Amino acid sequence: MTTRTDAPTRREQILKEAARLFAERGFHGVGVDEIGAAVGISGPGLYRHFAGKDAMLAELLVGISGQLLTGAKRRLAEADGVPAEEVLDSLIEGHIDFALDDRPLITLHDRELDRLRDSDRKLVRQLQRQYVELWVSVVRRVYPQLPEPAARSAVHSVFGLLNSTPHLARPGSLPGRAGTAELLHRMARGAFAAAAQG
Amino acid sequence: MTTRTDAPTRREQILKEAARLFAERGFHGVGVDEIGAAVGISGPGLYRHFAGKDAMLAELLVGISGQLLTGAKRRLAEADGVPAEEVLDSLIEGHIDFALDDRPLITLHDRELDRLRDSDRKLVRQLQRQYVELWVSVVRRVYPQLPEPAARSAVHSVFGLLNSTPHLARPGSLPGRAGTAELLHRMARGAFAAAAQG
DNA sequence: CCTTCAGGTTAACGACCGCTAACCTCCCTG
DNA sequence: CAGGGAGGTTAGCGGTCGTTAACCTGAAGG
Repeated sequence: MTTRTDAPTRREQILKEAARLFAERGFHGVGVDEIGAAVGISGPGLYRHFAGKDAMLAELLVGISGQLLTGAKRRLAEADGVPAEEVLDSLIEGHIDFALDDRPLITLHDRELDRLRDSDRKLVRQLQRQYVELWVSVVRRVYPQLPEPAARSAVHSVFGLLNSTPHLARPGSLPGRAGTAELLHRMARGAFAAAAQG
Repeated sequence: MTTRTDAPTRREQILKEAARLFAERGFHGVGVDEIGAAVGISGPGLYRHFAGKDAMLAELLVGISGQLLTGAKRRLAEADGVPAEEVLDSLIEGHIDFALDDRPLITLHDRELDRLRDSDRKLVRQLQRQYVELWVSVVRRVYPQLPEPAARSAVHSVFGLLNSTPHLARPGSLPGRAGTAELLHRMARGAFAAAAQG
């Protein structure tokens, strides 16, 4: 875990605010002037950092997909010899951390994909597919009796479950972050177990 | 169950196509000319049927929320004396039917709410809240040991799971509609059961 | 047969929005 | 201390979009 201590660059500021605004009001619902205002500069100043509004969305979505996939691959690589159940737990934990810490990104992730240029969209979809297949392979090691199509559907559904965090009560939710994470984790495992009990 | 046999009115045609287009490309991503073209008339002709583009979205979202809530209330009313487990199964089944049969509406449901006028948004949120609370009450009858905040979170998460259908493989998905419905149902029950096992 | 009206049409307006052009101002560096 | 690039600014262009205006037409009704 490499923790950043230096101040965020202007580019990163912009990306963060753009993600928040896109998640709140949709890609087409946000103007470049608003994004600029959110970081203290005005509209066209953004073009010193990005080729255009589309480029910001592309970088966000590619970044999300890549980050998820990279994290999952790392978890899988670190888990040499550990039981499949624990690997699945690790994947779930990683996804929950991401969903809880970067809610706007999670929202964007399955909402604005169609606004991308063809090449970017293909890239993002490829990364997403790899991520899904990685989960599928682990799920099938835990539940060998689960047929592959069902396993894939189950993985998508569990993503839906874990990605529901933006709908959960905002900060100050009664269970608190740790409690929410644990609840989601239990539910995900329960959902997979039930899926396998055909 | 009242089944429609007469032809859909022009208004209904428009709403259906608008829902599809909004779900595909987002509210701001669709022009009125496209909606008109989808029903064989051109742009401004829509204004004979709706006050504006906003009105179409409002009618769609209010309709969805109302339909979900009405269906759930009916199921609850019909279930006098039956065990709580079966009532929960009935709620799950109803939600799955809706998610599988009206994917565009499910997509809109939690994606474009913020584009509504204040009054409409309040109405939709109120209907949604009633729907959630209805589920929470049933879930707590099945799992009395589950604290209310956790039950509410669990319900939201299960909605996320059930509403994942748009991400599932398009028509011709291997399990088929019946199999998908059954898989989702099992997973939802498994998720609730796991949530209660604190 | 005349009227009315529901349900279309096209033209056009005004607002907004993404983006570019042109310009300015520090700050770093040789 | 010259100068140049990084990172801003404002003005404005061109296109798109929601909406309105004005007009047309076919069918129903007295």
